[in-house]
Amino acid sequence: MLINELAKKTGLSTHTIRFYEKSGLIEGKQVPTVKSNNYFHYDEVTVEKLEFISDAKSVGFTIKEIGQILDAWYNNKFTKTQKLEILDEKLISLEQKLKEIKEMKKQIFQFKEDVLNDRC
Amino acid sequence: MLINELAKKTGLSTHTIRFYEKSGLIEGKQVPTVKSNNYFHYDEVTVEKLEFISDAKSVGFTIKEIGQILDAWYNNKFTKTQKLEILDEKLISLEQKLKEIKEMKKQIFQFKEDVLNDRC
DNA sequence: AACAACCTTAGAGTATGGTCTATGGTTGAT
DNA sequence: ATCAACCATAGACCATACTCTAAGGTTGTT
Repeated sequence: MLINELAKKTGLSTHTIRFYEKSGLIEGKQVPTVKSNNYFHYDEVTVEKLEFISDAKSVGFTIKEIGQILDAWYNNKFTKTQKLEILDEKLISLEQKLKEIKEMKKQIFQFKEDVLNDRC
Repeated sequence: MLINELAKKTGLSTHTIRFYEKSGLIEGKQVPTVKSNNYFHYDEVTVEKLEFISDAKSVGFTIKEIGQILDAWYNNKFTKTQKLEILDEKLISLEQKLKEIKEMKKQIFQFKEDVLNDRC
């Protein structure tokens, strides 16, 4: 599929998709048999990747981190062991985030208490 | 205390503290009895606020959101009811973040499975 | 008095993650 | 053939959240 269809499928703008492509998160392919244009073609894996990127962004991963995860998942840059290491690292950082959010919930409950009891 | 001491106590730079002050998150006071300088003085509540700001930033709240929370907690801009509304809203967004992070953990566990079984 | 070590404001510069515009070429239906 | 609707690249522009520099004033110790 071409970039417009990809945009429609993922809900991202073509601008954003191109930005992710330039950032190395996804990759389209030019079909060498067609010489009259230089259009990039994208597959279903790219759709999956873009969906993952959106999710990963909302949990606070940076573009760089997301790149690492995608490379660890769908690329041969790394050995199996390296891939597992990267993924485990991200799992640890997610655990950390969970902890921080739970702390923040407690903190805000405390603020509510303070408000209710006119302590501020 | 003056800004330098505040910086040491909180681990933030004076630049960052001034940035937060300009952004309306904290507020120092100039002592009117002293006319020879225009130094700002900060109290313990400001230390607490800055610690909260650091925590709130790491769970992904923006400066604007943090401002709202601090105003809901320690300010008379809002009625009690409004304050509780704001805080509840933030609790909901924290719940959402928790959910997203748990989903992401599952996703990454799946990636690990894929790597282990050479499915990518 | 002089010096380091503070303080202030104003504004420039940086990194991240987009978002948009300009320019020019391609495709497909009429 | 022409016209809307696509495609590509390059680069300008934007918001957020800092981070740093410049210029000038104050304080406290020697």
